Amino acid sequence: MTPASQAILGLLSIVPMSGYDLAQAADAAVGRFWPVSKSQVYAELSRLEPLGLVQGTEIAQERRPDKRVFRLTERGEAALDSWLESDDPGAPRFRLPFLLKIFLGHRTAPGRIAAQLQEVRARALAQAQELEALLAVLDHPDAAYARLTVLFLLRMAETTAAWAQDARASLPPGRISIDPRRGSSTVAAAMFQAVPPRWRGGVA
Amino acid sequence: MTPASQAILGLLSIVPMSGYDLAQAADAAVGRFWPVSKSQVYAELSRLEPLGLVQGTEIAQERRPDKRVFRLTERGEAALDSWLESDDPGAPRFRLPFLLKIFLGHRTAPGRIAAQLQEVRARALAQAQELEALLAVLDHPDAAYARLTVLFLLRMAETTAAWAQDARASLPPGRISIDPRRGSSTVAAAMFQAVPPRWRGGVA
DNA sequence: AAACCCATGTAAACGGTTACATGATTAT
DNA sequence: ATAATCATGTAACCGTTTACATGGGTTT
Repeated sequence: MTPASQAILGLLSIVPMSGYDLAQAADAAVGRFWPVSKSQVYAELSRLEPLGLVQGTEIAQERRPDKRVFRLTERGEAALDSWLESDDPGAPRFRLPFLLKIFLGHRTAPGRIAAQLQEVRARALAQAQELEALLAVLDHPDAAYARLTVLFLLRMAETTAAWAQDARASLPPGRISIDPRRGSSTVAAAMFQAVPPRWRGGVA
Repeated sequence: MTPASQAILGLLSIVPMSGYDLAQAADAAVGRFWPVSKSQVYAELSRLEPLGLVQGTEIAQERRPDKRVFRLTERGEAALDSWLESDDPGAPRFRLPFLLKIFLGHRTAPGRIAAQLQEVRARALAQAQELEALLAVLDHPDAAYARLTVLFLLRMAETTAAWAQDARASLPPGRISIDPRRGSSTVAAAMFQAVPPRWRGGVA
């Protein structure tokens, strides 16, 4: 059970689909917090089928290329449910390039940092709008759980926008001096030592 | 310039360090939003040195194994700054297992979802506490930018906790029926079609 | 005496992305 | 005419993780 197969089995548990449809559904429905690429979908399906977790049925079409529609087998359902039912939320993985840039803010002119924060805010606000539109569309009892995930992302986007604004307002007025090129790197070293190790684990 | 090298060059721009110290500094300072493993540190260093971006100097030690302390070269500083100064915040990458579980909530008894949300909330709160302690420690003008990143993570943790609470309160009372095993998967299909494609891009 | 810290790496596997390839049909 | 859609895949590469390996010194 790789991360990609969890998503694929999960989506197939909602509706049987072809690889092509799966790739699109993954992108649309879970791509924001669980990316699955097209190639991976096909690769996973040809791995999962001999394992007996999914089963494809060839569907002949006239005006479209034939396709193979995959459904979960009983073993597939069992595998999915056994993962879903563990109470471990799993370790979230993040990679936020803009945070690294901020962290290294001492190297850049304060004006640039402000500009970057503004860009972060702009993108977060744009995304929040998108997500709000989505929320409206998902106003159906059957979409209750999907709506919760969108709501989570919306709150994150809003929080990001608010943080960027506050951060921009609290920016130090000039360059700070931890750059070793301008002396006193002892304080900088203290910055690392201050931070306790064993910092790993999830944000969420 | 791989993601890992950006982090490594950035950390070396603060203080020259050995690979060993780098690995720990990476973990402590940026590991939450920019994971870099120990092996990767050593691999990157031996890749970056022949490129002329960093330069190691052997330091003999008596009571400890000898070590090689790496510092940025001028070309290394240039490479780092050219990345830092682009206004593109970069595409954030997420993988949040618990959100996929929520998304697939229809397969699980509502009670279990509630339990999982509570676990999510508990972890988020625990992390928020850790981060608050860190914030206190980083109360020094030289750590202004580091503090901003911690503040971001803190807000995220708080928002996560709040969302989990709200979500738990708004959970549908019984199983919802989009499971194809109990009919009416047409509504489920609509869930996907409703979500517009081209959903990719960053949350932040 | 055992466990951990310092210090440096190697090897193998893994998960994932990007680009490439093909070809019919339908919409602009 | 051109572009996009439907449909399925392959190949190569990339970045990352995990486990293994070694060995002296320090702390408990």
